[in-house]
Amino acid sequence: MLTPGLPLYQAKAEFFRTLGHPARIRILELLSERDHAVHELLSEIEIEPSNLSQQLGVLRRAGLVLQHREAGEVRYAIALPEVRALLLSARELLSGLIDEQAELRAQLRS
Amino acid sequence: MLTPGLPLYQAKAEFFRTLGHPARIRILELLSERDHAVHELLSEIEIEPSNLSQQLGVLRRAGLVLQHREAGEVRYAIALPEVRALLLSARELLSGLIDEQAELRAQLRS
DNA sequence: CCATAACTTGAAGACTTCTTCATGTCTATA
DNA sequence: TATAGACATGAAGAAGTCTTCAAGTTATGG
Repeated sequence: MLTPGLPLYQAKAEFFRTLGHPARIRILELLSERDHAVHELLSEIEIEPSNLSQQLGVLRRAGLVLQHREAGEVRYAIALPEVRALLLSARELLSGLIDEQAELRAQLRS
Repeated sequence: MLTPGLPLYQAKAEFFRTLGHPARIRILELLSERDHAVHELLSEIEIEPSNLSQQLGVLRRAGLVLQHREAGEVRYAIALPEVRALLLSARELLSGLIDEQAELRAQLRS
């Protein structure tokens, strides 16, 4: 929700917690490729419809995605282009972590 | 901890949850400037010593920070340079969100 | 060797977040 | 205007996370 007047580091933490769910990550990744209707997301993500709605609600309230109705379906889109960059950043950090852990394991073996 | 064999989107979610705490964000921000001893972090962050230790433990187990003992104090350092880039990415997204919300509020007023 | 400073740890209760269920809304179409 | 399809919502129990407390390490100085 990005409550105004909050210290920045607290807003950041809140924001990261919003990303801290596997379904929400998948939603954002799918949406950063292109817009999707809810039933399209549903066929890509293994999750119950009501659960998907809940997670979409979290992303919507956080201001990360936008919803609109079109031809009898509800479509979702990324609200900000920066989301893509952030997910990329995260991917790079993750592979850094994996390398680091591989090194640690190698050191343990030797 | 970055459990191996986990789907990538789940590892990502886990990773973002690790960042989803105000104290942990502050720790990473301070450490991405320079190494700090625990008592130095303690004087910058308003938090109980045992709580700080807990949060440092979370970051350590996630492989984001490194610990070492030196001259009677315990010092922490960022484990990966990518952390800095990610925090920057997050900052930009956050300011994008703030702008977006300001626009929404402006539209509501008019 | 004892005391102290600097940290860490495990455990427990308070608090949040998740998932699911039942129900509700909205829209197109027969 | 009834019906069905496509989503959303509120509530509730289960599961996870936070903070703090008491107790434990580890090294250093007296």
